[in-house]
Amino acid sequence: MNGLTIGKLAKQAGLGIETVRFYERQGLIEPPPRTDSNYRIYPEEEVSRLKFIKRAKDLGFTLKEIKELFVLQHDPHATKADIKKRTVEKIEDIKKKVQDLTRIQEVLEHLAGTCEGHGPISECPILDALTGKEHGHHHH
Amino acid sequence: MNGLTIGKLAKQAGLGIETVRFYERQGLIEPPPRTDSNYRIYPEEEVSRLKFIKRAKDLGFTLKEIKELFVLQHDPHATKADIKKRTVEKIEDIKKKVQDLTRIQEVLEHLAGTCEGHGPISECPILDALTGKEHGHHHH
DNA sequence: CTTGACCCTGTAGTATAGTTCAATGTTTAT
DNA sequence: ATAAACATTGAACTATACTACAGGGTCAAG
Repeated sequence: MNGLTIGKLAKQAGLGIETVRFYERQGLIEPPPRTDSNYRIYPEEEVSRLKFIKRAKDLGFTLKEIKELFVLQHDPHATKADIKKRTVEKIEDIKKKVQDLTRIQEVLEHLAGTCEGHGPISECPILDALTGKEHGHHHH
Repeated sequence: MNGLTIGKLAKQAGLGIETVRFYERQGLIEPPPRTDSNYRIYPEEEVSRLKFIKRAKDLGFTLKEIKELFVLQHDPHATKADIKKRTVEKIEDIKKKVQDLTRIQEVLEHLAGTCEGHGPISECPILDALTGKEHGHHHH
């Protein structure tokens, strides 16, 4: 009842089979046990690990960064403080990213709202804002 | 003399010289005028363009995506409607990114808050949560 | 017992985003 | 005037993150 072949695992996680094997080669997931016929058999929990990798990756974390946390997990000398430190660092990264994205979003929303959607491009203010000529003001 | 050499431009934008030339090859920046001795000379405004590229890239936009907006700016057939359409699409992208990041941030903050930062790693709740074993959520 | 879907290893190729290098020319400072 | 610092080109090289074979083995249905 328990155990997924690589194809089932990949499908449930929304990845390709080759990506799963790639992650194994990269040390992001543990080499799973094998059947007599040398097939990889994964526990169900591997799905959420892969989903986490996928989500973190989509948010701009590199595989290396993701791996660091997993590696830390298996380091007998790592302490809670180590994990907490990295976590707090990541939170700071994320906060900065969110701020930057929110600023761009606000500019875009303001401009999409004021642009009637017709006329020549030379009058469209979006690209001026994007290229750094900040003459609009920032509301909150 | 008005204008920046490639080295000065790169330094002000926080990029390498080669990266600036690479962006020119990729069509992200306009080939600038040259001196008699074939040196590129850039207007000051190029700094903010490069800084924008840098920021957008850090936020997970590809060079291709960044280029699209710049290309559109110089396309005489592009209309405000084109820009608006793309702008609205980008806003949706950004909203999704912000949501995902905020969710991860909340999880990490909660975990950082519940972790006192000392003791053995085996008791750290952060990694359990990251690897899918939801804290306080027994599903067997 | 064959067919097709799945799995294995290993290697090679792709796309993105640069970086380094060689060989040479130009500008600036002493 | 000469050396350091900076510029030029083109091509090769790197890292990240896959993706696609080639050439085989395994498994479940008909």
